[in-house]
Amino acid sequence: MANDEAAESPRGPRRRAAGDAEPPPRAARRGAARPTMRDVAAKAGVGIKSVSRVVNGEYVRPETERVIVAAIAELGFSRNDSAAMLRQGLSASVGLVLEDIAEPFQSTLTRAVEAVTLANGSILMTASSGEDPAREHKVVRAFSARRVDGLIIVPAAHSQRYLLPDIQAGVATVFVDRPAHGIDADTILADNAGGARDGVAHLTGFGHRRIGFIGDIAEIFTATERLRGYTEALAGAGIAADPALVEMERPTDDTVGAAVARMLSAADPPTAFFTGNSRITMMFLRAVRLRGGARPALVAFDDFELADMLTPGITVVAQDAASMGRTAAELLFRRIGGDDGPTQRIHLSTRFIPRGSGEIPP
Amino acid sequence: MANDEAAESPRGPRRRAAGDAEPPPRAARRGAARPTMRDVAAKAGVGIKSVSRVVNGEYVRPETERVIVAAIAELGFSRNDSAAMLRQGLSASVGLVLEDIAEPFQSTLTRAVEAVTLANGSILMTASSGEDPAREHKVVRAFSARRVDGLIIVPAAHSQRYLLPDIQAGVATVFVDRPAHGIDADTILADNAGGARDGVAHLTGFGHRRIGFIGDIAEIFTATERLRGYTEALAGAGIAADPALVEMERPTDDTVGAAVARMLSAADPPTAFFTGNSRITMMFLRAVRLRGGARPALVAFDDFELADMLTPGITVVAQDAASMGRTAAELLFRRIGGDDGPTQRIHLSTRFIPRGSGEIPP
DNA sequence: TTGAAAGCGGTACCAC
DNA sequence: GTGGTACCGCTTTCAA
Repeated sequence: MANDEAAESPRGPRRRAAGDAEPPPRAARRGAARPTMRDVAAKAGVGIKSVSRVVNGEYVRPETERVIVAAIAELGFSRNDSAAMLRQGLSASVGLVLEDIAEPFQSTLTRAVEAVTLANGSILMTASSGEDPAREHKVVRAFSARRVDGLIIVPAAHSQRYLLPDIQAGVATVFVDRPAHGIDADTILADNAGGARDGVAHLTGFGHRRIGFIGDIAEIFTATERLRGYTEALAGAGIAADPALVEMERPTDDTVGAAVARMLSAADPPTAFFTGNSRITMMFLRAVRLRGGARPALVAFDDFELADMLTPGITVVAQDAASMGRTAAELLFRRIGGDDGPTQRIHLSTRFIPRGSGEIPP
Repeated sequence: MANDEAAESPRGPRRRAAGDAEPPPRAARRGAARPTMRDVAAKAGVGIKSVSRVVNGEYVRPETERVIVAAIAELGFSRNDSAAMLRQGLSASVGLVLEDIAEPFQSTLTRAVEAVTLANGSILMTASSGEDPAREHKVVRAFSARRVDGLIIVPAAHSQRYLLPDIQAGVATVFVDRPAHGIDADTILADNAGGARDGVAHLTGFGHRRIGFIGDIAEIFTATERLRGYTEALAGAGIAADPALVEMERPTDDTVGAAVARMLSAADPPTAFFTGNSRITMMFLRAVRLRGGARPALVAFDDFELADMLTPGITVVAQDAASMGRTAAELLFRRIGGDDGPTQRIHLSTRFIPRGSGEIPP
């Protein structure tokens, strides 16, 4: 009965009670402060818990419900989920840390993760590390401080030990594309070595004996794995590896161009190339074009749009970014759901797609 | 003094006090419940507020600080930001709603938004609507319920009126790439009509009089605007528009292929084409390639990787996704910071890049 | 069925 | 300098 009158907010002035002078740095636009369950309860003349019940679809007397629903509509109330989750001790959100979300492989992976996340009723937070360990650490800390239920990470090349406390505290964590360093955790990887081996074997099968390899820096797991596949394929064909045919630098148009020029103008030039990822492939194509002359055979790791439209089409070892993202996210939610089975390391196979560039004879 | 002993958590059993039987659907892995400031305060034998001070870098006596820092380290405490933000009435997070994050234009835009967001100390949440209004509405509601400080939206084609309550409640909102329907809000757009006009004028300048236009469905703002530019350019060159040369369907390889075939096999076939976005351009290129024969001239809206590597290179009207994202995010944070100036509609100019395909004579 | 009160994990205000 | 206490907005417990 105490609530029959005083339909307006029963509380005293909220927010900024004192020193109302200058606008605060943030939250200045905050128009009429958002109505809360208390406001709704007051307006409806019921207890706050009944409002909560209605909002959560629990049972209340139909009549009471009517009044509350009306008050909710009138006030334009919408529950503050963050408050609810705080009380419940969960966040219904997961964080995704990539190296660069604008990179086709990773944005495709993101879409898949996003789909699974939303399907599980969670929200996805994303951040790019730019291959910078400090930045990775920083964004992971930010996610962790928000108490995300889980993390999916494309780790930069260094230790992920800083994650131990979080993992121990129950934050599900899955690594994608590259394994974590220094900790044991679920990991989804492409079959980098196998894919590269197949690709290079394809070239040796066509009779190539001198094959240039252009990869990324050795610190990057995938780069090293793909180099391993290359080396194994050569060994399998009884070809001695020649260090002069291997380039493992941070790729730029300049470094790739220089490497290509160096190899091709050597005494015993390669008749074919294997490029370590799509970014490198782009640079390689530009370099070869600029150079002119006959184009060497090429097999590239990573498929890319228009690979089939070039002349010749580019033969690739394709990895399935979407299924990598999906697999990672599904495993993550299984963990979040309570699956505490042994750590998994899942390898996704690659797909070899001949399109012409890899079928050029020596 | 009351706190000297009882160094362990002073509270009784937390969480799941009753019915401890089956694991809850979520939060099951939650190992040792995360330590709180209370735990730290207890262990350090100080008041909770002092812990808060240390965590927030405020001044406390060096000696006290030492003890607290030690306790924090020992317990592995990390502040629950969500709780802090709840109290402070803000969330330091913004939501980004796209149509498809895997699309190059949008993933590049995302990277820019992400960079600005992180620079402003906020977290970015992302979700794709898949061009589905219901889905868009749903994810926006989810973001809004989390009390994001702001929203950046690539709106699907329908009304965004549902956002009015949120905007009025102070959620900063910026639309990108397409304007919102039914509400007045900040909007960042490319100069779609102008860019298309320039592109088509380039073709008429080379003497083309029959130019095919392949766009997306008319419901999509950018599609209609680009068609407008096409029409204006024709008018400017004194060329009568021919409806038979305009295709505005939901693009698939089939529809685009059919349109191209239809136009090219007509009595008076086009000698040039203008394609409305990069996805369509890909389909167009595939269609023309399949068809064989001489390739008509082409100017495409949207730049794309390898456009310069095709033969001939593809002449494009490029829009700057990164600067669109940056501009949108910067405006958003200005709004969040309190800027309540009049609604802005910013047009970003496009850049015309001739590469060969647009310079083929009729 | 309903609601008062005690939390969730922090921060703000204000005495001590 | 430090700590008590009210409070952010919601859920949970439990008595009425």
